[in-house]
Amino acid sequence: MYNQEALVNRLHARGIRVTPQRAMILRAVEAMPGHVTAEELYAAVQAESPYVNLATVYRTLDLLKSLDLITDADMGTGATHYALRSHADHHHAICRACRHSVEFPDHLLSGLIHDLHTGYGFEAEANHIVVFGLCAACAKIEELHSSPA
Amino acid sequence: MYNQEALVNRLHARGIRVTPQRAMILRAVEAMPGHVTAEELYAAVQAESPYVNLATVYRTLDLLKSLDLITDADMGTGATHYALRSHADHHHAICRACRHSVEFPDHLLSGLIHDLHTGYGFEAEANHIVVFGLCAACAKIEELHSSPA
DNA sequence: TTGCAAATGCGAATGATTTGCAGCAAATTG
DNA sequence: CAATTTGCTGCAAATCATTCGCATTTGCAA
Repeated sequence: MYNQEALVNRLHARGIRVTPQRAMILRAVEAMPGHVTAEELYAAVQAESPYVNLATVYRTLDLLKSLDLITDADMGTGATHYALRSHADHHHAICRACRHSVEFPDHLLSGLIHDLHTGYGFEAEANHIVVFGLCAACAKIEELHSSPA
Repeated sequence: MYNQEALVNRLHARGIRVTPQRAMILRAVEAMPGHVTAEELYAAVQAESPYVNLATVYRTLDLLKSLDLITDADMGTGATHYALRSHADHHHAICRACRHSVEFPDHLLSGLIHDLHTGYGFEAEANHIVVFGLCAACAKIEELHSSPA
C-alpha cells in the first residue's frame, strides 16, 4: 500500500516544514481508507494527541490540496470529503433518495475528459466527480409514485 | 421564451398554494437568466416587495426542487446556484485558477449517463453537472510554473 | 544564540442554510 | 356562514462547516 510516510517525504522533498501535527495529520490521511471529512481526521488525530487543533487540520488539508496530493469532493452531505490523490481512480454516483453512493470507474469519464480537452482545451481534474441521481431501487419507487397520475 | 407564469401554473395544476410571495419568487426565477443564488433572488424579490423573507425564498426553492421544476448546482462559490429545469441543457467546466466557467453541451455526458444506466441501473440527473479543472489559459500558466523543475 | 518567517492554538467571526414558533390566511367542513 | 383544520410566512435564533485574527511558539538559518 502507501508508504505510510509517503506524504511526509513529499513535503520534505519540496522543502516544506513537517511539524509533528502535520506528520500526524498526514499519517492519518494515509491510514484512513477512501474519503474522509476534516472532522473525521480531526478525531483520528486527537486520539493520538489531544493538542491538535481543527483549524490546523483544515490548514494542512489546504496545503495538501494546493500540492495536489489530495483531492476534495462535495458528496452532498455538507462536509467536504478528502482523499489521497492516488486513491482517486473512481467516481461517485449518489442517490438523492437513499443517499447511497455507487462507485464507478474512471474510464466512464474518459470520453468526457477527452472531449473537454480537445473541444475546449479544458483540463478536467476528474478525480472525484460526483453525479447525483437515483439508484435503481429508488428510481423504481419514484416511478410508482408518479405513474398513477 | 418562458411563459413568465409557467411555474405558477404548474403549482396550481398540482394543487399547491400560490401565495403572493411564492408568485413573486417564481416570477423572479423565471425572469432571471441562467443560474441564480438564493440571495440574488431574495434581492430581486425585495425590490418588488420588501416584506418577503429570505427563509421563504429558501423554502420556495426547496419546494420547486422537490417538484423537479428547478435544479441546483454547487458552482464552488459557497452558495448554491439554482436554475430552471428547462434551462438545464448544458453543464459547466469551472477553472479552479481563474474561476471562469466554460459551458459545455449536454451530449458530452450522454456516454456517461448511458453507461451508468446500463451498467448500474443508475438514473443520473445530469442537469447541471459541474466539473472542475483548469481552463486552457490557466493550464498553460501552471505548466510554466512546474516544468522548470 | 539571535532573529525572523512560518506554523499553531484558541476563540470568535462568517456565511449559507435551517428551524422553532407564533400569527395569519386560505381552504374545508358542517 | 362560522368554526376548524391545514399550510404559509416572518422573525429571530440555531446550526454547521469553514476561516480569521492574533498572540504565542517553533523551526531553521545566519
